[in-house]
Amino acid sequence: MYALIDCNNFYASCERVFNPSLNAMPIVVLSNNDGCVIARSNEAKKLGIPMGAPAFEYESVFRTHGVKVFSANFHLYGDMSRRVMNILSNFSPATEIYSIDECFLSLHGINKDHYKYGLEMVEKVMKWTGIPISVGIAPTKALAKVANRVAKKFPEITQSVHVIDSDEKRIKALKWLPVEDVWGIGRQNAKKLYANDVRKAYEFTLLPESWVLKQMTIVGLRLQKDLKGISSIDMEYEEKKKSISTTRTFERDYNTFDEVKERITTFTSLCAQKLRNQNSLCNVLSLFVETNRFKETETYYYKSIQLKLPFSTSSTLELVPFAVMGLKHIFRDHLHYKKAGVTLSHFVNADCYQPSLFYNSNPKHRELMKVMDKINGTYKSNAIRLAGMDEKTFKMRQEHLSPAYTTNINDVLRVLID
DNA sequence: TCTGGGGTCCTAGGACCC
DNA sequence: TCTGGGGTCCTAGGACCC
Repeated sequence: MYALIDCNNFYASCERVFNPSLNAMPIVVLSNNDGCVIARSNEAKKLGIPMGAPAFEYESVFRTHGVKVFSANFHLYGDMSRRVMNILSNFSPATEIYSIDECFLSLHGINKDHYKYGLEMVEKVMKWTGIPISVGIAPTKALAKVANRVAKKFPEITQSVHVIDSDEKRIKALKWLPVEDVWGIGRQNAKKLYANDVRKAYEFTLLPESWVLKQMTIVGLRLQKDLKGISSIDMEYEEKKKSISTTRTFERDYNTFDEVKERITTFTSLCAQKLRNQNSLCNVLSLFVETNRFKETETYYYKSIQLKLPFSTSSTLELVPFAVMGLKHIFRDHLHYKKAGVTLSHFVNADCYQPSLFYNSNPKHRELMKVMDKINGTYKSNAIRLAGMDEKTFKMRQEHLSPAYTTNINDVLRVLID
């Protein structure tokens, strides 16, 4: 059996933990630059505010209904996520952190009443963190996802825990769930399925395997088997990322090479820092620039470039010049840039990799970066940075930012004093 | 005026090998 | 008239996730 634990309205719930006056109030959390809605409390969902709604289009809705609006506070959410995951890891030796607010547990070998075990999770996470969760338990990962939907949709009946442990329960849940809400069925697949009169998850499980394989590739077939109760999607335990990106929409148009170069320098530096944090080196650096895709009066420009590095490295000092070189290739004058990003990929282990015969990363950089990361981590992030980086790393609009209650010492002290 | 960010996996087709 | 067969590796782009 597998359990899928999902935090309810996670970002909104995080804001509530430290500000109980928000309970029962509609809350939305906005993306970077306060651009669009990325999380909503149940009350906000009831007002008809959709996921991804541009904030400026809904300002009057926010005002008339007294919606509490927050800028995304990823320091807070990341820290709360760590706490929740820590608690859940005590319920099984095999856990897969699937996203910031979701976690699979393998319940293999755990001979307890599954429903009661799920209730224990809900109670403990609530008591220790204040975050409400829903738990779905079933013989496969995809069915655990389905069970979680049931638990979340009917909290009064299920007490936020639902177990699928018989074929009757499996079929009942699948006949209830619209096929487009199945984990792994996106817009394109839903379109194909609708064209074949498949509306519910259950009807999808009845389709011939050959059709599913042809129309939805091996991914679709694995999913179908999983929903039939034949476990075909495995747990994934690898904790290291295979690619690391930093991309941002700018708070205004950037028009000169030097302005964009500063952003690329900063993004590369942030990526490199994350790369060192997981003890990897990268072999490929790619970047892109983009103009405003919503502006119909101007021609849209998007260009990316991928650089194969002559050696494996995680040194900011070595990566930035490559990134700037790449930017020179894709930058066009007289355009108004609105977005850019850097991605590092093709990683190897920093402690065990094949060096190149002719060129290699400067070995002194490894120690230098270690010291730099330590100082930036202990004192003030970006206390030590490249001269090509602006002092203000994130030039974002964040007009509704809550305090970093758990990770910023000044904010922590303020909470304690309050 | 204003529209996010960060990931993973799979496949077709090209380039190459003998 | 007729032009082989069997592979591997890589990558861009698409589809999906939260």
